[in-house]
Amino acid sequence: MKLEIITKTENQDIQKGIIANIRELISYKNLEPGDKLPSERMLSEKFGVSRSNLREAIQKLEFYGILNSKPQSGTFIANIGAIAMDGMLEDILRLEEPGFKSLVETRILLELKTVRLAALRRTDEDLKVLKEAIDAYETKVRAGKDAVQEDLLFHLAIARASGNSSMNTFMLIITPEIITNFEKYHVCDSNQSLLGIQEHTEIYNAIRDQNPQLAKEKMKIHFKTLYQYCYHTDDIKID
Amino acid sequence: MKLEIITKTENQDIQKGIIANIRELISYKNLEPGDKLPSERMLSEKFGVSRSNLREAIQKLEFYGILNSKPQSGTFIANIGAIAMDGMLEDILRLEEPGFKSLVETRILLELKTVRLAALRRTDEDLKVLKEAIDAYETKVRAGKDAVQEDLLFHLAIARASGNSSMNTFMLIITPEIITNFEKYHVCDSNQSLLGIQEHTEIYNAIRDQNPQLAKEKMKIHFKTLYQYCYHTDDIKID
DNA sequence: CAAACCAATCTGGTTAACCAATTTCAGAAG
DNA sequence: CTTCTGAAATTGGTTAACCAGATTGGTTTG
Repeated sequence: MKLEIITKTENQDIQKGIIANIRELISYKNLEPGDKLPSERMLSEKFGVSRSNLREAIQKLEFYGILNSKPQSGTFIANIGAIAMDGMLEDILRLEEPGFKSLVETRILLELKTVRLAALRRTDEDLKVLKEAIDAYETKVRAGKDAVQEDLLFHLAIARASGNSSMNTFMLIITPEIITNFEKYHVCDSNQSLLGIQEHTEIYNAIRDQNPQLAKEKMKIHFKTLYQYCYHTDDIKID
Repeated sequence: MKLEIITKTENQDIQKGIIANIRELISYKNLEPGDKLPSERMLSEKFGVSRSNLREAIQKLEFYGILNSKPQSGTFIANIGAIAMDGMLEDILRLEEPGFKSLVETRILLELKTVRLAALRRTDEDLKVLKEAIDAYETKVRAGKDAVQEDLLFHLAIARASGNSSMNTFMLIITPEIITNFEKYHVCDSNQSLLGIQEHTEIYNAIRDQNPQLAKEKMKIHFKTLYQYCYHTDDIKID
């Protein structure tokens, strides 16, 4: 267990090292957008790492849109300019794993928007899925069972109905961590869950009636009680 | 060029196919959190795909927190419950590439929050970086040069100062696409850029003075002019 | 009978060999 | 001298072999 964690962070460290090396290389050689990076074999030898490690790092930078590799041709620098790229690389290198507080903060931010967009854009199909999610949640709660998952599914369904792929993706990214932390800290007891039924229904109704302002209001309320339970305080500003 | 694109989307398609297969397997075998998936070799044979393709798919699901693979042991189902997992898998399978509109929408959402948090939490170090970014932007614009990159760097610096890793990451993810699209559609002309100097400075001052409300207001103004130029309309609601 | 042990086996991860498409450039053709 | 050609070298991607650690099941031992 301990060992596994060590090797994983170790692995991340060498990946960051590789990215730092690539950054240096680009800066040193004054590589510009469209220029080709040296081949993977050459770089892996130069940096003293395995080709697969190097490939992973390149793929990460590809994910962030900084590099761009073409089969049988080479890895190229994306068309975003040297200055922006250097800034991004610095950020990527300094980024750390988000804590629970960051996650919740981001989740609230996203959901106050997705619920608004969902009210504006929801299709009848979206509405059907939302209803199913809400029913599954209610059934589970009334049976006295834990319904964290069903809760999250309802919220994910809202994200889907928002019609914004980016926000949907971001919600998906933070959801598992949220679930894990909620279960770890036993955030939702049964009273809270029962209250949740009503709140969910009100949110659903607002989306159904295509009333974005009301939907946002109801979501605020939903999060406020959650916050109160979670932190035993209500001094956290939501806006 | 054409071929490359085809193979890339093709590659994504088989990855989605694999994920769909995994989903079916989990459902069919009623696998629960903590259960072990069959070995990679077995699955690759069963699905009729190469092991490397399968590994990529697994890594993607690991990114979304659904799976969890331990070296020399196996790939395990994360602790998020069957129902939530199935819903997430469905979302992952249906997700499409975000369009420009989604990106801008999400960017505005994120930035109206990061600028507020930055005003609340910025350190002196953050302030220094922000000042440098703003100066670089001004220098470039006054020289009559394109300054899209410097613009974005200022905004990324705000995200960093917000102290929220999630939002910082998300900004990094959408930034390259934004840059590409801005340059493609020639969003920023020189008049716009000159106006941007003042707007940036006002945002900076609000952050420096730790006035979150004002910072948000100034950011709104910044985006409004951007929107007007971008879409030749001002009927888009920002809130 | 239960606990300790050990070797055979299975695991994800890593490395090296291979592939097909691309690029390059010497040299032939005009 | 320029242009075309085609074979060799180079490229990222893919496959197969290999590795070290974990698991497992039977055997031994107290």
